[in-house]
Amino acid sequence: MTDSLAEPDHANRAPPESRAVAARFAALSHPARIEILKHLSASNSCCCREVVDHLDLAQSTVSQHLKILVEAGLVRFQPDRQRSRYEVDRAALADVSASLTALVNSCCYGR
Amino acid sequence: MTDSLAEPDHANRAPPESRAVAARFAALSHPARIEILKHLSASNSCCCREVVDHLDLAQSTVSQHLKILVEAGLVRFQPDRQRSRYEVDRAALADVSASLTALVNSCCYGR
DNA sequence: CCCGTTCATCGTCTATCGCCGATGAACGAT
DNA sequence: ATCGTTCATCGGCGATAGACGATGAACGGG
Repeated sequence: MTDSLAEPDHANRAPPESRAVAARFAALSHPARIEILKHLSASNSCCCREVVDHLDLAQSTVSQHLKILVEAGLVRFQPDRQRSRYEVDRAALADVSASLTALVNSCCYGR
Repeated sequence: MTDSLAEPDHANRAPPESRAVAARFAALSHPARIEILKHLSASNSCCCREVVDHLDLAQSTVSQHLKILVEAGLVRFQPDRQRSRYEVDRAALADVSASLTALVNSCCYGR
């Protein structure tokens, strides 16, 4: 059941590429997740609890946001004893950035 | 009532900057809107009807997506007789791209 | 003057999001 | 063995997104 980021049925009419791009932007479309990414990149510890202290959201809520980021492929997850280590997947993030740059370029140069 | 892209109350706890970034990504987080942007950039006419023919969505649905893009500042709108002309705001799109690049850089270089 | 076309908006419906508290598993320490 | 901490998951709730059809305004052409 990897349906947390599943797309609505209506979206199936769009080309797969557009769906994939949109899905990654969706992961970035919430302020809390932007904050989480910034915090993860600035910190070394990266456990769930630390993020909870930083944002004031319930632990369960933060856990869900982290799950969304992991399933979008933007954050890597590794269980570490009773903690959970989360870290930014820089390559994946750069990849999203490249997708957007490509879109901008197609808009500017016609292809 | 410019509440089409209004943010939920819960999001008010995040810094304004993160909220602004997230809002623009939200406009890009739907496959149909990605398709619309690509189509607008490849075409000259850019009226609503043309987009309706390209995607198979109802005219009212397309109109809403266009409105969202306009309110996000990514597309410019100009009424032209009984038609509506829409065109990509390349500068705004480049700006979003720059925001994402900045985020990626902060993740890679620590600030 | 009447039609056909284009478009924005409204009302409605369903599905999903985002929040929370509660719960139980896993682990470390006492 | 027991307690405290960390975490993921579940269930529920309210709000929003996204789809549609219907409607009416604006315009052009016959």
